Amino acid sequence: MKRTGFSGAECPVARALDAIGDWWSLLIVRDAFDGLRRFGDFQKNLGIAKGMLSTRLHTLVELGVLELVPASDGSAYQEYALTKRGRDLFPVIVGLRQWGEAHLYARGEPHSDLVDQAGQPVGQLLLPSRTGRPLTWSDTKVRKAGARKR
Amino acid sequence: MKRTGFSGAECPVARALDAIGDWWSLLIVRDAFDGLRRFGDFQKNLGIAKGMLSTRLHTLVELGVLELVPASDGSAYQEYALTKRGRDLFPVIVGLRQWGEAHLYARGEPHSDLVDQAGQPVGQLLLPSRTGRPLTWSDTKVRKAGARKR
DNA sequence: CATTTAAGTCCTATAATAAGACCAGTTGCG
DNA sequence: CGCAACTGGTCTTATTATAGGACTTAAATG
Repeated sequence: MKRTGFSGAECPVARALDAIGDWWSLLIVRDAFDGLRRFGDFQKNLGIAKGMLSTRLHTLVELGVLELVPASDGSAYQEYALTKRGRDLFPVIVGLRQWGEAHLYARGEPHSDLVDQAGQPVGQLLLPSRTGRPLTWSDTKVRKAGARKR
Repeated sequence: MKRTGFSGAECPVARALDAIGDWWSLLIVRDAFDGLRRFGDFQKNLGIAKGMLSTRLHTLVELGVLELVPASDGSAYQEYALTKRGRDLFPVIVGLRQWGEAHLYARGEPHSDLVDQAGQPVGQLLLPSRTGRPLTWSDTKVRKAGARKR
């Protein structure tokens, strides 16, 4: 029996996890954001079994998250690059990063940082209301599908 | 051989996925944000095997993402509630939601929506610079651990 | 040109998840 | 109050997902 699927879910969170929620996918996306492009680079950086990596890369290409492009150094090889759809996963990756930074390191324990081009730390992810006011989880609720504008 | 672990990673994304990246965890967190609290509610809503749910709930409690509290209706049962640490996963869930909404539904296909208390749609997640300027993925880079302030 | 590297494919073993039987405690109703 | 239904699990087995590594072909390198 396959793992339970959520590809038909009305909840976008569930659909997203159905698409990219299996082990390795988001780590690959993270590496792609970090600039990795070659099969071997992903494989070495992640320490992942090559068969698994191959399967995952194929899935991400089919999903339109990654695309195969000619190697940037002019060789005969191909590389994997994030598509627009893949780059739109940036807030997900940043969300995971900021949660991890806040909660999974001891005080003073070193971890990588996300910085802007000037090397300055970035701010915290923010969910604005329609008018720009910052919202927290308690300011929001999920409206089920079918409860559209009345 | 167990699934590759990233609990010692210097990358917060990898640590976060190590903690909450296995199948079911984020779906449970999503449901907790939606207000589910009872074992049976999670189980019925997710269609998950009870043994699996039990395992996941235990792990999330040990991680400090959920806590066990007396049932809110005064019965002898207990409920699962998000902790502060759990609620800090809100941007991750919203990131997944917004990516899913943007990329995984056909035009006009119904899905649930995140709205503010007035029922208005919320804006898009935003990563500000230190000074408040909105950043995109191309405005940022990851600085490896050990490359701290010079 | 020979050797090394790169990008996989493919197979087997182990771990993770699905499915469901079973059990003890609690609740609600007649 | 007794009993049926509900609740919150525990536990076992079967199937799928991931780990590990051998092997192959093409390309790059010295």
